[in-house]
Amino acid sequence: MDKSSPIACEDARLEAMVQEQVNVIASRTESLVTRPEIEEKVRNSLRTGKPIKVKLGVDPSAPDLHLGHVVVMKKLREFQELGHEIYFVIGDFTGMIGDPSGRSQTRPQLSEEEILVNAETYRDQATSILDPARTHTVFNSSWLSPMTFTEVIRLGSRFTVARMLERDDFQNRYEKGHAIGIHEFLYPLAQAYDSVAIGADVELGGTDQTFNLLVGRVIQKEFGQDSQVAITMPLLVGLDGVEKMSKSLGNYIAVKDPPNEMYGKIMSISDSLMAVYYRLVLLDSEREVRQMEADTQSGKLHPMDAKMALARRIVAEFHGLDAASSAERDFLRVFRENELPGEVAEVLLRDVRPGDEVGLAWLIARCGLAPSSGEARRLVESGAVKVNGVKAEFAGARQVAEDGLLLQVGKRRICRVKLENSLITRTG
RNA sequence: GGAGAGGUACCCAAGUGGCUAAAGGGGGCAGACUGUAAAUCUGUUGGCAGACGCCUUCGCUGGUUCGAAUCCGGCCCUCUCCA
Repeated sequence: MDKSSPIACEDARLEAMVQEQVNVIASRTESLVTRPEIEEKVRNSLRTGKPIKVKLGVDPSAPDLHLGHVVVMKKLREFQELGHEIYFVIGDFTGMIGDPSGRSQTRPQLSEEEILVNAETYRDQATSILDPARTHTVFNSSWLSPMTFTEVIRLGSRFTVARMLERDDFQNRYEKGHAIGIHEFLYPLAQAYDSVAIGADVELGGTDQTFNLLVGRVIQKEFGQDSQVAITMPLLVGLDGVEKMSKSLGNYIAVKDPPNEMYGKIMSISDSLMAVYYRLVLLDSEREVRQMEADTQSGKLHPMDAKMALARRIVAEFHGLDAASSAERDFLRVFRENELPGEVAEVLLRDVRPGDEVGLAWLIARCGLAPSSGEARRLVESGAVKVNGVKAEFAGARQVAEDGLLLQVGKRRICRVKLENSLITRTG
């Protein structure tokens, strides 16, 4: 830019800012459709001072945010830091209808109050990452519910069955001869219409949302809007090391998990997953992550130490530094020195009195260390159970109840039995 | 509407009158080994009971039978082809 006009100079500065923002936005994403479009939106926003509207669809069922959500949330935070605004679209409409297809038969029908509570809990958990001032919560029932059947049919006419069947979930089920309900075709359309309703500039989701996000682009265009930019984030692999982290698979680390549990869960992920967690959850730079990998390979850094650092940092992020180091101490005590953790949960049994003889298996189940006494019996038989630090041999054994009895199932399930004083409870 | 094929436990899947709480695999859980990693090996995988045992489960529902996941009737659901 030699001695050209001030406007050209202005343009160049603007363009640099655009590129800077877009680079941040594009980082760590799995896909971004399309780059020129996001550049244009950022450019506009910078020119007009109007923030970009970033949409995230949210399930209205009981929220238990886990690290997989955190990956997406952190991307949202980056948008906020760049001055943009987040819209949580709570899918309360579809939540109220439920899903009659056989898939997840027991999808609960939620009441209005439950949905409100859930949305609040969701927001609450999200605010540990996001700036509440730049976060809006809207409910899609407010525009989907008043729609007439005519309008729904019109909406349906703007998309085709062939395109619908492109979605791999549908494709798989169709090929396997599994049922697909017509209403299931309506869900992506409903979600797409959400984007129309709020005028989304960007919609974010995990890669499993790719199809839905792209439908949003098509439908917005049909309604005369600019298509949203579809950004997908990689799905975080869960504790099993294979499947995506999800509540229903039970392979998740919840944001609200207590520090010890969170720490332990992170330690149990496989070594090969560490890099991903460093990158997606902690947002370490590519250079740092590569360095870590190189060091563990060369033997300079023990993989376990790398994992401990990971666990410590993640726990610290959600529970603070003190909780993190205390969790680490407990971890080392329990698993390295084979000792009890600093605090052992106590279970109060009201209907058992000191001196009572009870079945050991029953007692274990009763304390919540096993889901049933049959399961407890099997655990005893496989040598997983310790009573007062001594390995239990017989599943059918009777156990004399006493206050402070220590029960252990494996290394992680531990409790101390608490009994009420029999003299006080015995009132005649 | 017609014809055919199906519906079995968390999932896939075998079983076509009693030996079947139901083969096999996956997944889960536990144990050994370890670094609560991975890999490997072993055990276990409906509920209750200290135990003999009792109860519940093969889409639902009646029936036949001493006895049914298995045979018969009705119903519900899914898929494929035809219309």
